[in-house]
Amino acid sequence: MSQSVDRALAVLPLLARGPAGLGEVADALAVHKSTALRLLRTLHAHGYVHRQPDGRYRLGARLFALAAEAVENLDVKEVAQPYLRDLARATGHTVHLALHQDDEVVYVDKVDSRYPVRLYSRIGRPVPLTVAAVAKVLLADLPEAERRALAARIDYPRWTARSTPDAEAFLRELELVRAQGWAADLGGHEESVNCVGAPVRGPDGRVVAALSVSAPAAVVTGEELLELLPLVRRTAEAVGRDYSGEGEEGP
Amino acid sequence: MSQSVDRALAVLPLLARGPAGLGEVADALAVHKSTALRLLRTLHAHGYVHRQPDGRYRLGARLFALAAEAVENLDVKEVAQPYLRDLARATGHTVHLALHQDDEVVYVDKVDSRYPVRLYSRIGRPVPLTVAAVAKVLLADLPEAERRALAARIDYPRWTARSTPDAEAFLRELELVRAQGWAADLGGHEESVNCVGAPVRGPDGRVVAALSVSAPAAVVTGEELLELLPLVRRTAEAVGRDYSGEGEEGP
DNA sequence: ACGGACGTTGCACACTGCGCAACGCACCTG
DNA sequence: CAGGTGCGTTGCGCAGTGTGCAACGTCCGT
Repeated sequence: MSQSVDRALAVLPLLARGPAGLGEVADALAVHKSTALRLLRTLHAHGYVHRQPDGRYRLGARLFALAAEAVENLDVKEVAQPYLRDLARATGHTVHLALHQDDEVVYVDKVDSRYPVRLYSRIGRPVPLTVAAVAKVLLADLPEAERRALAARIDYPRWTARSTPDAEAFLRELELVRAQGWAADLGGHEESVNCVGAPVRGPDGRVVAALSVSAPAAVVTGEELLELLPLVRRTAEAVGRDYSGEGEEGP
Repeated sequence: MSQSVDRALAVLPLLARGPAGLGEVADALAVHKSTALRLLRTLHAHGYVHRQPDGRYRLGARLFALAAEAVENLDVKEVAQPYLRDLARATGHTVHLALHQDDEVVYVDKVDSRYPVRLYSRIGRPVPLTVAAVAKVLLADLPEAERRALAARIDYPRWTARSTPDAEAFLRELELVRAQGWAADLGGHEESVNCVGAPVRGPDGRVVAALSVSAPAAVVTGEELLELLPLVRRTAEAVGRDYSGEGEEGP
C-alpha cells in the first residue's frame, strides 16, 4: 500500500537474521544503494537500527524496548473478556481467568453461570494453589527449579479426600499438567465442585494466564465436564493468539 | 529523511502504550485519517500491527518474533571481540569471555596476555563453577530457586585453601556478587592466579555473558588487580550497550 | 427515525522519494 | 607508491507515489 514504508519494514526481518552492510540491504530489497541508505538512516533515527563499529547495520535497542513496553501495557483481561463470555454462553457454566503473581494465583475475571447454583470464587481472591485447575496450569509452566522450591514452601491443606496430599504428589501432578497441556480439579477443593483449566500462552510461548470452566457436581459429572475440554483448550489458545497479536479475527 | 517511513515508525511507540483507533493515530501524527489508514494497513500487512476485534490497533506478533530472532542470532562473541582486545591491551593481562549453558560455564573467547606466563584456560573448556569469577557472575543472575537447586546439585572440589567449601558458602558468595555487580577469584582455583570478572547485560537486563581479567599472582597482587575493576566493569557495560543496540559508537 | 462518530473509498495535485552518476575514502596488490 | 577495487556518501532532475480533501457506508446511541 505504501512503497517506501513497505521497503523500510522489509529491512527489519533482514537484519534480524544478522548484521548486514548497505550493499547487502540494497540488493535484498532490489533497490539502489542510495535508496537503501535513506531507509536505513530513517530507521536509525528512530532507533530501530543500530550501526556497528564496522559500519554494518543491526537491529537496535528500540525494538526490544518496544516489545517489552507492549507486553507490559497489554492487559490479558481485556483481550480475554469476549472469549470468556462466549465460553460461558457455550457451556452454560462459570468461567474464570487467573494470573500468577508472587506465590499467589488470583482470579482476575469471572463470568457467572446461568444456573442458579453459584460458586464461592471472587475476583481478586487468592486461589488454593495445590488443587485449583488454574493454579496447576500456571505453576506447571515454571522452570523446574522454581517449581521444586515452591512445592517445598507451600502448605497442603486436606480440603477433601481428593486434595493433593504433599509436595511430591504436587510435583508429579504439575509434571502431568505440563505434559498434557491442561488440568482438572475433580472435587479436590470441595467435594461437589469440578473444574477444568487450560493455559493461555504469550508471544514467547510462556504461560501468561489460565482459564477454567467450573460446575457443581450436582449439575454435571466429572466425565461430562471433561467433554468440554477441547472447547476450553481451543478458547485458551484463541485468547493466546489474540494476546500475542497473531492471526486476524476475534471471537 | 523519509517522510512516510518517518510517520509509519512513529506509529509503533504510540501503539506500544496501548491500543488505539484510527482517529487517535491520525491525530497523534497530525495527518489526515486516510493517510494514517494507509500507514496502518502497510504495517498490518507486515504483521507489525494487529487489529483487535473492536477495530482498534495494537502491536502485532511480528515485532515479538523479530526481537526474539534478533537476540537469537546475536553473537556476543562477535560484538565483544574488539572490547576484549582493548581491555587486554590496556591491562596487559589475559581477558576471557564466558557464557552459561546447561549447568556449565564455558570460555568462548580469550585474548592472551603479553607476558610470557600463560594460564591454563582454553576456549570451549568448562570453567570450575564454584570458584571462577566469570562463573560466579553468570550464576549469580539466576532466579533464586534455580540458584539453590544448582548449588545443591554441583560438587565443591577443594582446589586450594581459598576454594568455596560448600553450597551454603557458595550461595552466600553469589548473593554478594549479585549485589555488588562483580566477582573476584583470588587464588580460589590455583593459589597463584587472581581474577576479576563483570557481567555483560542484554537488552532485558539479564546477564548474557561475563568477562574477566586474569593474572598470575607473581605478576600482580590481588589488590593491584582489583584496581582494574572499574575498567573491567566499564568495558562489560560497554559490550552490553553495544550488544543491546544502544548508543552510537564502538570502542 | 435521526444524528454523530468512526472507518473507508476515489480522485487530482504536487511534493517526496526514486535511480543515476560522480565523488571520497580506506584497503589491498602488484 | 601508483593503480585498482569495494564500500558508503552526495546532488540532482524526473515522475511516480503519497498526500489531503470530500463524499460515502456503517454502526452506535438517543
